[in-house]
Amino acid sequence: MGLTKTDLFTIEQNNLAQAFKVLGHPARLAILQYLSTSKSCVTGAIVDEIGLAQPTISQHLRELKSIGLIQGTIEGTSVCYCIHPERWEQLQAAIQQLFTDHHPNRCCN
Amino acid sequence: MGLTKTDLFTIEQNNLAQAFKVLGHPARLAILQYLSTSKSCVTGAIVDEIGLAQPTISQHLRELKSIGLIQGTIEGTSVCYCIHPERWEQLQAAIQQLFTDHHPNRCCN
DNA sequence: TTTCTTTATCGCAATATTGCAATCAATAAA
DNA sequence: TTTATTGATTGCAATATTGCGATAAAGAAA
Repeated sequence: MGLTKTDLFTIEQNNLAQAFKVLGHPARLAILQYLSTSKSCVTGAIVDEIGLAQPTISQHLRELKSIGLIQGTIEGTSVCYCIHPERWEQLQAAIQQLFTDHHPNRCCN
Repeated sequence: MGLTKTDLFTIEQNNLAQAFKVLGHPARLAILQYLSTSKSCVTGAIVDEIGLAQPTISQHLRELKSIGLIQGTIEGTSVCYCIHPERWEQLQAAIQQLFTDHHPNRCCN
């Protein structure tokens, strides 16, 4: 039905899945990588860098904001976006835990 | 149009985004966590554990297989699924690199 | 053989996502 | 004031995802 049955899962699973979902688009990865390395982070520069239309970039920025991964500060008519350092590290830790929790079993070998 | 413009991005960005996308559903996270900790990994056990219908679980397993994160071995009429250790570690490394590549700038502060 | 068990696939309905043109809101410049 | 400039929002079309009932495929059991 296109509708995820979130009630079957834990808050942690739903939250982490939501973060992964936001990361699961190349444009949003490209935006994050651009913000990671670039000096300038005004929206216009991101639009020029990525090559999608301005409303599309604006929507992707909103989704990155929705999980707290970036923040925007208004500067006159333009908006400066940056990675939110605490959330960035917190998400990194949560993902790392998912991967390190794996203890291989011999069931398939 | 519901269609991602993959040609605007690098192979690496598209591949990593695809992996994130697959991880971006709580049922698939739950399956991975179950496979990480459980001794048994036959499909039926996963269906019982998660609480979604069997065709739905089968589809989620197929998506996890599509990025190589799990493998299935046929055992009579049942199928045993396990995490693919090399791919697991390779994806972990790729994600870790994304996060550690971040060098905070002062643009928004 | 028939029947049961297990899993995959098909086909559908409901919902979500992607992308953009048009427009709006707000500040800056003239 | 008027006019640019910048970015967010709206509304839409095209496509993708989610979930499941029905069914198919294949081996096991009787």
